[in-house]
Amino acid sequence: MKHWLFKTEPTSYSISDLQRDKKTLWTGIRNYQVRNFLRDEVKVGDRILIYHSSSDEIGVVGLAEVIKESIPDPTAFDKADSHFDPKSSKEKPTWFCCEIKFVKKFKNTLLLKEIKQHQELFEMKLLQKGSRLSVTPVTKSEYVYILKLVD
DNA sequence: GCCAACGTTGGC
DNA sequence: GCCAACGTTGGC
Repeated sequence: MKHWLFKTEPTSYSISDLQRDKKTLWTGIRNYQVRNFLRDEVKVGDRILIYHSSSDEIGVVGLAEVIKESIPDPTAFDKADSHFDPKSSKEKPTWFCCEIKFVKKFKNTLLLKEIKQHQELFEMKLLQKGSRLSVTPVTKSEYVYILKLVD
């Protein structure tokens, strides 16, 4: 089982939206590195830290779990969708997504500025200079440590 | 709103 | 294949 951090802007889709929906397709990824993660490495049962970016409270807000892996991203085939990509076909899809289910919303957001204060988390991909990927792998020890912090 | 750090595009 | 111009991300 792997662990991941998924970024989202809460104004477009928040942990509360996921809690309400119970599950959702994580679509709209248009970055090749992240595409490769979603196509090849994100597996059913993997645990996900949900992260709110560009908001009042920047940080990890809750947990989710992968329930379907490596799905061709349907928004790439939808002309009406802002993520439509004419180069992606159903026979040979360019973009992939996964389905995730809500697991937990933390009582308090683990703020980015708090994450930065823990030496155990210094190596997180999230904190690497220039790292802008909206899906990043998280090590098991980082994951366990974060869960301990939000207890 | 600013801007650093990328990623993508397209002319050559 | 190079690289300038442009677009995007995301913290501050």
